[in-house]
Amino acid sequence: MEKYNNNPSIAQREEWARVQSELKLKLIETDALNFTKIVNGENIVEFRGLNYIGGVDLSFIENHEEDAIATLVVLKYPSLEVIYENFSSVKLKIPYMTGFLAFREVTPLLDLLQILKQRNPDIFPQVIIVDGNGILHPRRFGFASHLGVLANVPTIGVGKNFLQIDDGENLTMAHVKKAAREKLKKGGDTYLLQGQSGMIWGAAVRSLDSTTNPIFVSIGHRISLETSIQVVLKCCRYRVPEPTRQADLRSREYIRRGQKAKIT
DNA sequence: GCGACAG
DNA sequence: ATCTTGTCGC
Repeated sequence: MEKYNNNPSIAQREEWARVQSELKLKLIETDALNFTKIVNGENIVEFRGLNYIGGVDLSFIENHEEDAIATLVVLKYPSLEVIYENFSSVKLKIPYMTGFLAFREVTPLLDLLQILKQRNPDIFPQVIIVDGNGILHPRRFGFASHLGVLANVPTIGVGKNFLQIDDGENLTMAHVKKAAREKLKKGGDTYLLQGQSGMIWGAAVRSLDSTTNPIFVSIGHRISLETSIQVVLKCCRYRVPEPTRQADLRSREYIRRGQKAKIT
C-alpha cells in the first residue's frame, strides 16, 4: 500500500514549480475558442456557436483527505440544463498545499474528460469553468490553467476565496477586499486585479445584485479575461456559476447516496 | 516568531 | 475541502 505523503519536501515543491513553469510555456491567454463573441454596442454580449459548458469539482468523504469523488458535468448553453454527469472515486496521494492544487486534483478530471471525449465527443465542453484559480496564482499557473493546458481545452478559473499575490504587487487581502467593497455595487460589476507592476491577474466579480461577496475570475487557458468574465456572468443564477455549482451539488449528492465508484 | 493559506 | 439549524428576506 502506498503511503500518503503528508509532508512534501522543499525539493518536491521546487520540482512542482518547475513543472508549472514548463507547462506555462503552452499557456494561451487570448481567445482561442470554437465559438464567437458578438458585442452589440452597450454591455450586450452574445455567444454564437456556444452550446456546451463544462464544470468540474472534487468532493471529499467526511474527514478523509485522501478519498474523493471527482465530477464532470456538461451544461447546455444558454439554458444551463445539465445534460451529462459522470463521477469517479479517487484516492488522492498528495495533500492540499496552496499553490499546488493541480497536482492533487487534476488527474481524475483529465480521466473524466478523456472518457467523455471517447464516448460522447459531440457534447465535449467548449469551455470548462473550474473550481479554483487560473493565472491568479503566485506563478501565474493555477489549477484551471494546468487542467486547460493538459486537456488542451479552454478553461476559466473561478475562486470563491481570494488568493493573495505578494511580491510587491500589493494585491493583499485587505487591499482587494476594500476595493471590491467600494467598486462592486451591483450584479455584473467587475474590478480588475492589477498589481503595482501593471500586470493584471484576474478580476473580482459581483455575480448578482443579491450577493455582496465577490468571486474571483481569472484566465485558465485559451480565453481572454474579458470573455471569461462575460461567460461566467451568463452562467450565474447564484453566486457561483452554474457549471461549478452543479458539479459541486451532484458530487455531494453522490457521496450522500453512498454509491460505489462507477465510470459510465 | 508571525502572517497567509485556491480546494 | 468539511462539520451544520434555523432564520431573515425577497
